[in-house]
Amino acid sequence: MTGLEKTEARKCKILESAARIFSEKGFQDATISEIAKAASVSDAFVYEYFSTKENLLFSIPRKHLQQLHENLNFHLKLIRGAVNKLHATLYMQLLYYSEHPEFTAVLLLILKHNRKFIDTEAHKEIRDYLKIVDRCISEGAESGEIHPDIDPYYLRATLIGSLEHIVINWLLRGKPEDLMDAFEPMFEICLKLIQKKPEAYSCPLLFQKNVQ
Amino acid sequence: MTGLEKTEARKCKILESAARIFSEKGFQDATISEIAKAASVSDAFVYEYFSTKENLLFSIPRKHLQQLHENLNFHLKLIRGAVNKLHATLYMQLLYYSEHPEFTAVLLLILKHNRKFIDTEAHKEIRDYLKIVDRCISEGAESGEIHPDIDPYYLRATLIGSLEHIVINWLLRGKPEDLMDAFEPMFEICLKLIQKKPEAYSCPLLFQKNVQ
Amino acid sequence: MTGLEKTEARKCKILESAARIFSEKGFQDATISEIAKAASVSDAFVYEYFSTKENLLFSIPRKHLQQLHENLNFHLKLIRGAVNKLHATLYMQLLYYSEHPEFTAVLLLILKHNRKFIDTEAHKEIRDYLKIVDRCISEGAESGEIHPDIDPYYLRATLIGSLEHIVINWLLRGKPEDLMDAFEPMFEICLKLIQKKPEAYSCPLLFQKNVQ
Amino acid sequence: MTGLEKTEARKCKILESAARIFSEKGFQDATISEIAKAASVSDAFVYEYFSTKENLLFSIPRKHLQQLHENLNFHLKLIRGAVNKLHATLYMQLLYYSEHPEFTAVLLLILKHNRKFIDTEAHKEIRDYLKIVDRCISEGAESGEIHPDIDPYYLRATLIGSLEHIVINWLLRGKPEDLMDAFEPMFEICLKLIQKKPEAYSCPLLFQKNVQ
DNA sequence: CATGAATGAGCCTTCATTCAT
DNA sequence: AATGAATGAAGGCTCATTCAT
Repeated sequence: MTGLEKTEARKCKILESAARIFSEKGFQDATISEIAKAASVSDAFVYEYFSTKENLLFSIPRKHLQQLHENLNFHLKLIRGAVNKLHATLYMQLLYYSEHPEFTAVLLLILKHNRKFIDTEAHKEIRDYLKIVDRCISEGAESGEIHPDIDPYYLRATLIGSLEHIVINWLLRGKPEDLMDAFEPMFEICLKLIQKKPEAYSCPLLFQKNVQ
Repeated sequence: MTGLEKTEARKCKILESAARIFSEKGFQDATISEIAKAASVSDAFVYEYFSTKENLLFSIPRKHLQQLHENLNFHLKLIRGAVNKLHATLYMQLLYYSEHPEFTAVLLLILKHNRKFIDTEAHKEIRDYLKIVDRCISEGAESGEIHPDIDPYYLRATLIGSLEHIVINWLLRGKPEDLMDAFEPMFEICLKLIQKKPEAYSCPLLFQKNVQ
Repeated sequence: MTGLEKTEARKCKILESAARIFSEKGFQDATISEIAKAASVSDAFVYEYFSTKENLLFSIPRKHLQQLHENLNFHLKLIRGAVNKLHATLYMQLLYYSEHPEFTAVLLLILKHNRKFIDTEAHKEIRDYLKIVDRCISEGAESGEIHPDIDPYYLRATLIGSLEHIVINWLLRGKPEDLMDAFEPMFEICLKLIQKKPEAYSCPLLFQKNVQ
Repeated sequence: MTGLEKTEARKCKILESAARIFSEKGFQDATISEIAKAASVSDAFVYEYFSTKENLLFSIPRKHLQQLHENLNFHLKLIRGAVNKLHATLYMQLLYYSEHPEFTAVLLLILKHNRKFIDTEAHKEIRDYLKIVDRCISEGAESGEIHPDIDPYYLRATLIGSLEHIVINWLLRGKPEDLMDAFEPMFEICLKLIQKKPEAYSCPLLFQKNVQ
């Protein structure tokens, strides 16, 4: 491992430790010392990469958002149909959340309600990510898969809002035990929003169980 | 004004000041001194009623939830039809939020994501409040207004999740300027979830624009 | 002792402890903890009266300058003759320094060379104090006691500069052991500056511009 | 440029950067990193030549004092008369200060009031430098140019004290804009101290304007 | 010779909380 | 009942300094 790689690995470890400890204790109750110790570095070393404690917090999402973004861009190319794309998008998002509960807790329990975070570069990346959902919706509206009367802004709000609501319940109350169990019933409800008419499905949804 | 009333008024004033200041600065950045000064009482007096700063925070929702609860109980008796009741419930909730933005910010930006708050009596009141929604849903399912295939738990998650998502956007980003503008488009989407079939409406929705 | 008096006494004690410790260790090497301990108060109590460590430092001179100022104003009324007043002024200043070596060290070793201190209210008081010297000089020039050709600004600079030079030597090198021993020889030299002694001039000074 | 010369040049550059930054920010607020960066060397390299930050500070005067010393020794040989020598000495000192304001600020605002500096080799060089003034004074006393009643120690204190007082005012308050403007009025005052009798001048002052 | 990387040590400052009055 | 006074406890952050390479 070269010096650069080692350095990068340590930076990454700090971010992981920070995510874990922030997710457990919240921002204020977590201490830099604790995070540094968990990452096996000195307190001062944390400040080599992150100018302040808050900056450390705000730096947690970047890598995750990039990864999620890349995954999505890759898979969406393979999928045809707006609803299918929407399905895949939400599925991957939920899957990513379920596989990274600490990042998810930081994102949904701490960052999303932080007034300063909104003005951050990291928040811009979140908004960019949401544009993927927007594109699916507008594509669906154009193709006729999604009923054109539905206001796309509020449709997105409903999709994201309900998904996050479920994830937050999972984080805080442990229900459902396996987050992915929530996907199907949730998306089924979303489908009712989207579907123009039941008989209109030109291509069956992947997750539909009984299509005839 | 009796001594008791005066005392009660001061307690109330502390809670209002706390709500305002917590909503502006967040829990950690707000100080007891600041809240006490805003309520025109001494720091020490705050501790007469609230054992800790956190207890003060957790005490904010009670009065609001009771009021909202009472309002709802009163109005729901006058309304017939599960969907109408649901409509009224969500409308009143949104109205209450829009009229009490400071309480709303405390509730949705601070309390709802606080792990300790969940074990609180105040949180139980929130869950009780949600039972009203649940009852509407089950009533609708039984009466046939709501499609029986819809999972009631996820339906509620979608309704509450999307509503709160919109409210949080309003709090953090000021969109829409008037929160109530969001109600109709949001509920219209919810209706699509609920409606069994358009022709099935035995009794028309109060707010449906084009009923034939 | 009333509460107010006790409070004032503690504030005073903090200032004395600060003067002592700052004078021994310098500003940066002194710690608030040390000063608080020396004054038998908690660290936090120091901040009740002094917003920052620097503010504490800058607050040290006030009381001393007021006292010196009052003393001077009182005595100068009793004294006639500009040179006598000048003598008294410098004598009292030196005496005050010799009796308050810790304040003197703070003033002459720390504050006088601090760029921020110059913009302070306390520094204004120092300048006010110097005006007393200026008034003596101008009075002497008018009355004829002081040779009118002498530039008053540079005369003051010489008087104050030499006095402070001696005091600093006393502070840093302990010479002379008793600071007041320095007064007479120093003032004798100053007298040579001041004295017109018209009759003594057997021949005019080279630099005198207008003789006779 | 040989390796040695290059090394020496870098050392010199560090000292210059240190003088500049110490003079601007004071000792404590300046950082080694900042100085190293200004000198285009690494932090660690500073420690090749200067064992500690304080040692770096104390190393600043050496070169300057040597240069001033050499200049003086060279010129004083050419000058006859104790008062003329004194004049030249003070003039050159002030000139050097005016041409090296950063060094001057370090010397007069930081070092001269530092208790540790007194025990330094560098401080010894300052005292050696002052011996030149002492020699001028004793020469003047012997030759009769300076009144023998004047205490030489306090005469020197007055000369140096007033000169430094003026320089410090120039550094801190920018008055006078051109430091050398202060020389003539200041020295004129000093002459009044020194002159035994006008007719005693065996040799005329260099800068006498109108001698007859 | 030169330095990038790493850190130990320590201080100012803040406040929630207490308690004598 | 009400509070002014007082503080214990804690944490973010900074750098001078070191050392492996």
